[in-house]
Amino acid sequence: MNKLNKKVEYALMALKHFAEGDDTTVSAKDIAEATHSPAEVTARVLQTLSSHGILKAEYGLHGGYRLAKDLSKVSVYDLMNIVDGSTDLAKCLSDKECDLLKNCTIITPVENLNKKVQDFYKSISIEEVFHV
Amino acid sequence: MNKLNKKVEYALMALKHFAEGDDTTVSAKDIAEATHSPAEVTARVLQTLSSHGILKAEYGLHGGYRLAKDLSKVSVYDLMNIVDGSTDLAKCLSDKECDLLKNCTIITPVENLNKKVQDFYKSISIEEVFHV
DNA sequence: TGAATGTACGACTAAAAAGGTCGGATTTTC
DNA sequence: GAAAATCCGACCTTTTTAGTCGTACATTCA
Repeated sequence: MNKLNKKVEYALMALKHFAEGDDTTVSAKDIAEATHSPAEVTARVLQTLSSHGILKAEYGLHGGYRLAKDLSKVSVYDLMNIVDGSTDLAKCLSDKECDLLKNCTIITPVENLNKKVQDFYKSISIEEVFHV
Repeated sequence: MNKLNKKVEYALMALKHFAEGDDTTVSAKDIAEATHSPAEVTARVLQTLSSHGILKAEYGLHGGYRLAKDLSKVSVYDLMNIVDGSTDLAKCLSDKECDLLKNCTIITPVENLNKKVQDFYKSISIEEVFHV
């Protein structure tokens, strides 16, 4: 429970690589090698980050990615949602499907806690995570 | 990712039941029925809560559980750790086993984020979750 | 123009975690 | 001693996660 998934970890490693390098384009393959991550998965994560404006993709022979957004403007909440799709504490909060239906006694408390957690994740930027 | 697991949900429902009732002992079976949760799993969760001092177990014919601790003194962090065993964001933080070993580029950032998250969960009491 | 390089996307398989069940032992009260 | 309840370990099923494969498309450059 409560674990980061691999895609988010790969995304963090990739972003760290970009943040620490000079502003040259880096291919998905190079990122995968530098971060010791599976190439295919890394490629997908980078594509997702690119489609959401965190990275900028450049085609062609010497193509690749580069940072497109200031990491102080990207929150942990943003990253999780972009890479993983959801940060909700329970499925019922997004899917509206719950086994308990009307019988659930804790929907309000869970919504309450969920909001607190999301606000918390929104308050932390990726830059802040890197610079301790 | 980032989902509460069922055991924690069952624990929350059980605690809510105790918090809202009068201070009589309630059997695991009754709790399971009241919360529409699987009896066996509920029984285990209650046992765990009992062994950690959140509930008090009473044996015998009319035995069961009752609250043993003020819920304003129990944090979400406590509950997650008691019921689920860990709140760490990554396995490597507790198990010391990591596929990347020395090659991990984000161990420090992850530790950093992990501490923030845990402090956050420590700052929220169960009572606070119930009373919006 | 076509070969090289890289992005983009869907389908599939394997591994891991979560959720739940079964059976039985122990403890206490009546 | 019987009944009611807590306690504990092992097992199975389902779901989620992680990773791979194959293929199509876009762009650059010789």
